[in-house]
Amino acid sequence: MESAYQGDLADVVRASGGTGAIGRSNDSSEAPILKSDWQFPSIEIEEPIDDFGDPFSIMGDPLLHDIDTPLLPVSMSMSVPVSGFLNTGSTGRFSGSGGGGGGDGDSSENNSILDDNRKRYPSIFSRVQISANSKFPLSPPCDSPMGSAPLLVSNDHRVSQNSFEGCLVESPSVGVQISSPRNTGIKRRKSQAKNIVCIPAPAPANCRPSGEIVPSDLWAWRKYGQKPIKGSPYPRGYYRCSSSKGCSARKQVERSRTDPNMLVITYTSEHNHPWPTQRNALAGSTRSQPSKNSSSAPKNSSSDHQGQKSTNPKEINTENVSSPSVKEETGQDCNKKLETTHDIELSEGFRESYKPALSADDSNQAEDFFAELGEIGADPLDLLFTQGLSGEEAEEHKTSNPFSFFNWSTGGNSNNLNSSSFGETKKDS
DNA sequence: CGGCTTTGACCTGCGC
DNA sequence: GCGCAGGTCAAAGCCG
Repeated sequence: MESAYQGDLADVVRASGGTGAIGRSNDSSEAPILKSDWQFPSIEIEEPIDDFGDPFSIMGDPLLHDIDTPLLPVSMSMSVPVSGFLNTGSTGRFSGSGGGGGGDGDSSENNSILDDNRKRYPSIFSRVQISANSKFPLSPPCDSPMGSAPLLVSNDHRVSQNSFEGCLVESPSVGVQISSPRNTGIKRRKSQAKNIVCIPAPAPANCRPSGEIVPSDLWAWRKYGQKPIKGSPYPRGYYRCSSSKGCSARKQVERSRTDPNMLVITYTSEHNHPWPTQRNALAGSTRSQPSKNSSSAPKNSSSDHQGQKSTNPKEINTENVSSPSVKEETGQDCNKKLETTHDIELSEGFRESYKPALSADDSNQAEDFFAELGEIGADPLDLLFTQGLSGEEAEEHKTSNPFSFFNWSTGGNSNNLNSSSFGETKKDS
C-alpha cells in the first residue's frame, strides 16, 4: 500500500534538506552502481537560478569541474570540502548529478538524456564537484541495501522529478549517470528550476519505533498534498516551507520506484528568508513527537512522523536546548571528536559552508542565528548529524562519521552506516 | 488556538 | 483540442 511508504516520505522530508543521496538505478543495470567501497561522489552543478535557500546552500564547491572533463575518479576527489553535499548552492549552484530523466522509462535512455541536457544546458553541468569519499563518510540510513550507498544529489531544471527515478551515480570511479528514462509520462509543469536529491530512504523497521526519522534540514516543511504517481507504487508528498509564510520553497518527496530504499526529493523554488529559528518559526510543529501519534495513529505513519516536528529546526534548537545531554553530544563533543579525526578538514570546511546563503542584510541574522546555535553549544550540523540519536549513538556517529546523520535510524540496526563501506572509507582515509 | 496532515477536487502543463 | 497526469488548493480533523 502506498500509505505504507508515506510515512517514510514524510519522515524524510525534514531529513532531506538538501542532503545528497545515493543514486542508484536498477532498472536496467543491476550492477550496483555503488559498491561497498564506493567513494562518495558528489557533484555540484552550477545553476543560473537562485538557490533554494537551503541551509547548506552556501557550501562552496571548491572543486570546479568541467562537465566535459571526465568526472574525477574517486581517488581524486579527496579533500574537497563537503560542498555539494547538500544540494542547493547559495549562489544558484546546485549540487547534483545531472538532470533526472523521465519517470518510467528505461535507464538505457538515461544517458542520452543526460547528454542531451548537457548539450542544451552546458551551464548546468559546467560545474561539477566531486567530493572525496573519505571526506564523505556519509552513511546510508537504516538498512539500505546499499549499505554504503553514496549520496546523490541531482539537479534538474528541465526534467520533472518524477523522471528522476533512475538517477544514479554510475560508477564510483566517477561517472555520474542519470538514469532517467525518457518517459513519455514526464510532466514538466513549468520550466521551473528544481533541485533533485536522492537519498537513501530510511527503512521503517530501522527507524524508531514510532517510525520517526530524525535527521533533517533546518527548514520547516508543511505537507500540503500527496499524490499517487503513475507508474510508481509510491505516492509523492508535496511540502512547502512553513518557516515563513511568504516562502515559496517547496519540496517533493517520493520513493524511487526502482529502488524503494531511495528517496527522491525535489526542491522547487527557494526560501526567501533566513534559516528559521525555533523561536520565531515552526510554531505548532510540536507534533514531531511521535509518541502520541503512534498511539492514535489512525492514519498512516506518515502523518505521525511526518518528520516535521521531530526534525525541523525547531526541534533542533529546542530539543538540544532543552536537553543538555543532547546538546553536548551533538555539539561540543561532536565537534571535538571531529577535530580529533582526519575529518578536521572536512568539518571545518563544512561548517563554514553550511551556513545559509543570506543576503548581506541577512548576514547579521545568520550570524545571530549561528551565535544562538553556539549558545546551545552545538553546531547546527552536528545537531543534525546526531539528531535522534541517543547520546552515545550521536557521539559514536560523530566520532566515526560526521556525516552519519543519514544514519538516522536509531534502531541500532546492524546496518548502521558506520559498519558500512563508508566507515571503511573513512578508516582508509 | 495555531499549525499540521489528510484527502478529494480543481487547475494546469504536456503529449498525442 | 483532448485527455492524462502532475501539482495545488482548501476543508476537515487531529494534536500539543
